[in-house]
Amino acid sequence: MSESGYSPLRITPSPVPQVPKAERTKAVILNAAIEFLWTRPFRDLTVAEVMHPTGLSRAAFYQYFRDLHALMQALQDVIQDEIFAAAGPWIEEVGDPVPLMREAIDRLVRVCYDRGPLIRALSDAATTDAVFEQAWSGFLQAFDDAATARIEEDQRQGLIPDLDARPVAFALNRLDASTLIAAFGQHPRLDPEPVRESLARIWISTLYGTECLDSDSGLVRT
Amino acid sequence: MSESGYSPLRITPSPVPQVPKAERTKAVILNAAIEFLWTRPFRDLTVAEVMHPTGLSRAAFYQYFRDLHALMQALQDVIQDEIFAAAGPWIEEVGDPVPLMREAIDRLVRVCYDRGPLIRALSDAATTDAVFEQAWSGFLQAFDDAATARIEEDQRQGLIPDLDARPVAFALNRLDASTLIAAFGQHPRLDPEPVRESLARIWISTLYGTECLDSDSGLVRT
DNA sequence: CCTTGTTTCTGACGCGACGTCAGTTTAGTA
DNA sequence: TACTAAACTGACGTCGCGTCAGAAACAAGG
Repeated sequence: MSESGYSPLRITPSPVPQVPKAERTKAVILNAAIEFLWTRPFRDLTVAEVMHPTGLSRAAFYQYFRDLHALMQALQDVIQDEIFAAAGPWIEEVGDPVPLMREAIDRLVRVCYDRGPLIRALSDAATTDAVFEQAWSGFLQAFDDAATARIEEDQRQGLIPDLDARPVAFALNRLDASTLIAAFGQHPRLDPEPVRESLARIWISTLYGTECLDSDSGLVRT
Repeated sequence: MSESGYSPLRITPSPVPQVPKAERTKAVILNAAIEFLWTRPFRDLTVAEVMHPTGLSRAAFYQYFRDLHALMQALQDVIQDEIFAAAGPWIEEVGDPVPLMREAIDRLVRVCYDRGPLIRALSDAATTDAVFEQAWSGFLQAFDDAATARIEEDQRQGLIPDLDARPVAFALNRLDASTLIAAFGQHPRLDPEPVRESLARIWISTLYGTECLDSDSGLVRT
C-alpha cells in the first residue's frame, strides 16, 4: 500500500463518550467496511468479514443494518457529500464557465482518486440489489439534473450551442462516473493527470467548443 | 413486451440432428439464459432458473458450464462479434472519419438498443466474478486499443489535434459503454435518437472539433 | 451491595443457492 | 437385442444469509 494521496476516510473519529453507544458501534462497523473495501472488492464482502475485525458477532451486524446493501447506502451518503462538494464550482457558481469547469473536474478527479476503490464498491453494489440500485442511480440522476440545468442556463447566455441538454448531460455524467471508477477503482490506480486532462477536454470541447481548450478563459467577453 | 425493434437473439437456431447433442443442449441453455435476461436482471439469475424452462435438471447445467459466469462468458462471445462489427466503420475503414464515425455510432446504438438488457447483464456479471471481470474488461480494452490506434493515425494526418490518445480513447469508450447500458439496459429503454446524437456530438467535437458537427464531411479536403 | 429494567450482544437455527459425485437413464451402434 | 458411451439425475455437504430466544453488560433506584 505504497500509493500516495490516500487520506483515509473515517466515520465519526470522535470517540466522545456522550454520543450513544449505538452510534459509535455503527461507526466502528462502517470503518471496518471502508477498510475492507479499500483493498478487496465488494463481491468478497460478507457480514462475517466486516464484523471480524470489530470483535463483534455476525448477528450484531443486523442491529445496525438490514443487510450489506444498507451498509453501502450509509457509505454512499458519506461519499455523496464529498462528490457534490467537488462538483460544486461548475454547477453553482457564476462566472466564466470554462475555468469553473476545469476546477470542478480537478476536484472531482481528486476525490475519486482518493476514494476510488470505495466508489467502485458502491457502483458494484448497485448491480446486486434492487433497492440500492435505485439509491445509486438517484445519485447519478441528481448530477444529470444539475448538469442539465447548468447547460440550459449557459445556452440562454449563448455560451453553449443549441444541443439537447438532458441527453448530453446524461452521457457526460456516465462518462465521468465510469471513467473515474475504471481508472481509480482498483489497485494500482491510473495516473490521475491524463484522466483529468481527457475529461476536461471532452466536457469543454463538447459544450463550449474546441477553441476554448487552450485559453483558461475567453468565453465571457467582458 | 410491446417495445419495438427487438429481433430476438438465438443461438444455433438450426436443429440439425447431425450436430452433436451436446452442442444443441448447450444452445438450449444459452437461449434460456438470453430469454431470462431479457426481462430480469443478472442478479436474479440462478442455475435453477436457467434450467427450469429447459426441462433439464440443475445438475445438467454443470456439464456445459463451470458456473453462471462461464455461461455469461459464452454470451459475451456472441455479443462481442456483433459489437465489433458495428464499430467497424470508424475503426477499420479509410476515408473522411467524421461520417464514418457517425455510421459507427449509428450501428453501435442500434445493436445496444436491440441487445440492451443482455449487455447490461454482461456488465453486471463482470462485477461479481474475478475471472469474468477480466474477460469483460479485456473486451473493453480491445476497443481502447482500436480507438487509440485510429486516433493516432488521424493525428498523423493532421485531422485530430495533439491530444493524449490513449486516455481520451479510454474515456470515450467508457462513455459509450456506460451511456448505452444505462440508456438501453433496462425496460423501458430510452429513445435511441437523442442518445445517438449526444454520443456523436461528444466524439466528434472532442476529436475533430466543433466545426465538423453540422457538415457530414469537411475534414478531408480533396 | 443488590435488585430491576433496558440496551447490547450471541449461539443456534432454517433457508436458499452452490458445485460435486455415484449411479441411473438414454441414445446410438452392431 | 445387447452393449457402450454419452447424457442426465437425486442427494449431499458447504457457505452465507437473516432471525430469534435468550444471555450478558450496563445503568439506575432502593
